[in-house]
This record gives sequence, structure tokens and C-alpha cells, in this order.
Amino acid sequence: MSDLLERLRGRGWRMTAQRRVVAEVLDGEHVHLTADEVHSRAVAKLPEISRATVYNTLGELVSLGEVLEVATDKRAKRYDPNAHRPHHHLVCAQCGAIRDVHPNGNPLADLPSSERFGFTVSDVEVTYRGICPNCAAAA
Amino acid sequence: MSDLLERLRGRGWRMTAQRRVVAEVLDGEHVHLTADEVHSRAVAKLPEISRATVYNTLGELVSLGEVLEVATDKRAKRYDPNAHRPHHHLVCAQCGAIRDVHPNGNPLADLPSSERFGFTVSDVEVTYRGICPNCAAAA
DNA sequence: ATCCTACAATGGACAATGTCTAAGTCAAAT
DNA sequence: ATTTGACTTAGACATTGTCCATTGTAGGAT
Repeated sequence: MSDLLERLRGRGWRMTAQRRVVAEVLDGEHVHLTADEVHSRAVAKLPEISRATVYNTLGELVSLGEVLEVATDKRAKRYDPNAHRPHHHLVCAQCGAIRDVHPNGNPLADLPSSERFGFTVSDVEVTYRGICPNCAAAA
Repeated sequence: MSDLLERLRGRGWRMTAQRRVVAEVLDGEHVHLTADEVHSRAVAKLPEISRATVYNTLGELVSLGEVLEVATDKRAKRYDPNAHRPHHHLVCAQCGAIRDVHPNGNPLADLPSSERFGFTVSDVEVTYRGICPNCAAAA
């Protein structure tokens, strides 16, 4: 079932009904929910869960490195539980659908030191944009 | 002076004091201001300019393709006037400083068709993250 | 130079997203 | 079973962005 829950338990994370529900909602592939969507789905399973708890829990999961924040949407942050395997994103410019993708090569190596301005570069995030098959068909 | 203003005039964009001020604030290299920062600086030059106008104007500049929205920060959108030359971004994870960078290679070519899920991919946005020299020195 | 009119600007209410706090509740160690 | 510190709650608050009815104005026409 839940790789995510397993890992969290293994790390001694204090388990509560609320945290379990949030982790369950996030578990899976190609999952990229906003905080509000996480909250809605969590409420469906546990009506008395509060918004603050969802935000707190998401923040902790990010700190733990179990979930990534992605800013593909210009509106709200999205949360991607697939943090253990590096990947990038392909976003539909029209409907906002998101897929995880694995490009060839290593973009980090493509940034020459002359373009690093003295930064210690540790990470790179690639967002591809285009039109998904659905939206293309609708047009 | 202002390449941006020149281009806008050339495109028959109706010029007003407010629009000129917004364009002036945005003009330059390595400029990545939030809407609110644009507003503050615009107010310094033209105290009666309203927030709505700044948002409207930024939106139009984006539609015209003269300015790009970038979502490096998880909080607010930032506006990058350097739209005529393609480039990517290097962001300090600590203080949020942003530099324009030009990596080698073409990331678009690195996404094999098997990883495109039927999308028509038209654009790619690369964000490098690291620690800037200032923050490294402070640590 | 003056007048018109379509387009732009205003400000203030509203909406969406995220943060904080004080008080109550509970998981887990003992 | 008790205890304790961490977790949760509800709602106020903060920030960022949008909308709309009204007022103002740039730039072409005369």
C-alpha cells in the first residue's frame, strides 16, 4: 500500500489519525495536489481535520524530504510525494494537468561554472510545458 | 535606455504615465520583482498609481510576451522583463536571490517522445537551486 | 487647438491561499 | 493508569491576486 506511511513510521514520526490521512491522500504516482485539494480529500476521510493541521503536516513532510513542493501552477503550491525518485514535470498550459517525466542527461552538468556566479549549485528543477492530448483534441 | 519602452511604443501600445512607470521599473537585466515590489517602486515615481493598474499592466505585458512570469519563489509570482532572450534561473535557496543563466545544450531535446505522454511540448523552464556566495559567507 | 470616444486607471470590496495563536486533546513512554 | 510534551483545533489575521462600476485621459478626428 503506502510506501510513504511505511517510511514515516520507520523514521519514528509520531502517528496520528490526521497525519495518517494526509499521508494516505498523498500516496501514489503522478500525484500533485494543492494544499486545498489535500484538505478536501482528507476531510472526506476524517471530517474533523482542520486546515491548519493539513498545512502543518504538509510542511513537515517537506522538511522531512518525503514530499516536494512544486510551483508549476502560478496559483498555489502543489505537493509531490514521489520525492525518493528524482524526476521533473510536464505541465499542460491549458488545463494544468501534470505528469512526472524523466529526461535524458543531467541538466546540472549543463551549467558551466562561468554561469554559476559563485553559487554552490545543488539542485535543478525542469518544467516542460505544452498541450496535453485532451486539450489538443478539444481545440 | 529603455528597450522595453521602445518595443512597446513600436507595437502601438497606448502609453500612459502609469504604464510608462511600470515599464521603467521593470527594465533591466537580472530584474525579478514581485507584483508588490513593482507597485512599491511605481508608487515612488507616481504616488497615485493603484494596485489594480499595476496588476493589469503586468498581465498585459505578459500577454504581449514582453515579460515572463517566473515561479521560483513559492510565494508570489515574479516578473522577468528579459523575455526577448531565452534564459533560465539560478535561485539562492536561502535568501531568494535570482540570476539569469544560460546553460549549455537544449533541455527540450532531452525529453524523449516516450516521456511526452502525447503532449505537444513547446517550452521548458529550468530552475537551478543553490547557495549564493553571500549566504555561504554568512554561514 | 479643441473635441470625442474608446480605452485605461481608480479604489475598494471580494476571493484565494497561507500563517499564527491560545486552548484543548492525545500518543506513547513510564 | 498517569503523565507529558507534542499534536490538533477553530478562527482571526496576513498576503497575494481579482473584479467592477466609476472616473479620467491619450490620441485621432475636425
